[in-house]
Amino acid sequence: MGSRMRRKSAVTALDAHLGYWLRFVSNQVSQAFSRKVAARNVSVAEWVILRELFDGESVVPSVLADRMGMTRGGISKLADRLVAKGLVTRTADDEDRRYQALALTAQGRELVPVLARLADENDDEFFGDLSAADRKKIESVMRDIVRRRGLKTVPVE
Amino acid sequence: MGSRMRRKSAVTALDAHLGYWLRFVSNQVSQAFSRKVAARNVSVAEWVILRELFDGESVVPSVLADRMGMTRGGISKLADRLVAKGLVTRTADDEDRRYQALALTAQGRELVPVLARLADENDDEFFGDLSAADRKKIESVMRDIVRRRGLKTVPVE
DNA sequence: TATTGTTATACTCTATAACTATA
DNA sequence: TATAGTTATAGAGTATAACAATA
Repeated sequence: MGSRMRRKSAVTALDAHLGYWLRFVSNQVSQAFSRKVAARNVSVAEWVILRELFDGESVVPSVLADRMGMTRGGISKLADRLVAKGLVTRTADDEDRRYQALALTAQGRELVPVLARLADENDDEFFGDLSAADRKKIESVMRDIVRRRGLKTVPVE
Repeated sequence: MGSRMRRKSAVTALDAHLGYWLRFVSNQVSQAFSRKVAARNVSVAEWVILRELFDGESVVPSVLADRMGMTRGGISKLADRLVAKGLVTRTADDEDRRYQALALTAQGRELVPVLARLADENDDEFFGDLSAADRKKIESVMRDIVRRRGLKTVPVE
């Protein structure tokens, strides 16, 4: 933790921090992606939920909140919007009616591959020119940081 | 029912995108930093303005907007808050009174090194364990992406 | 007319906490 | 009492556009 040597100047430049560069690039990536999915009337966080629901039959909000690093309140609002758009359904569990499982509608299921392609295109726009080794290196470093710190928050792609 | 068929090859996993990992880590870094500076009653965007003002005598809002990739309206709101906190002053240019130069107050100037220290600590928490080579590699890749795409800010320095 | 900065509006995301329905 | 989910409120950040003052 403290093994990193630090310069003696009292006020480090903004761009001397790796966090500055990550935020800079990742904000651009997210905003570009946001503009793409907006054409389908979906927000980035909504996309993440849709994608999570695509793999399993259904997912319970509290599990989704854990997985996405959001609060249950946040998931609840997102779910409201997705239900209103006809992309997601809520179904109370028969054995314990506190659990309101979320699942994709047919319309939602059809939309996911379309959005997934936009995600692919967006990532390619920013990182397509990197060498495979560079991409792998960066992903590996990020995974390590996540693992080491036990992070579990938001991927807003 | 035929539409139930999953074409998994068409739908990339969320975590297969580099943008996902950058966002994931960079959100954590920003949120951690946000909690640190909140103790000084400053937001992250406010910190960036304060740091930008620290180097020069004064900076005009439109230049700041360009440099930070924000709109003039956004800068205006931030400037309001900083002025209200006694950290920044507005001064109309004598030769062209449309220009309302922003500058640090004495209090603002004293605060910057304190915040800079928090920024150093935060970056160190997340990236301090990386090898110098890895840090350099990642910074270099990010700079290239910014340069290649002509993204907004002027990486100072 | 063009530019600088301000103001108004709206939406997304985050955070906290009070509230309900169920167990 | 504990848990799952909802609702309310607040704030930051972003985006667009109308607007006033100045040039």
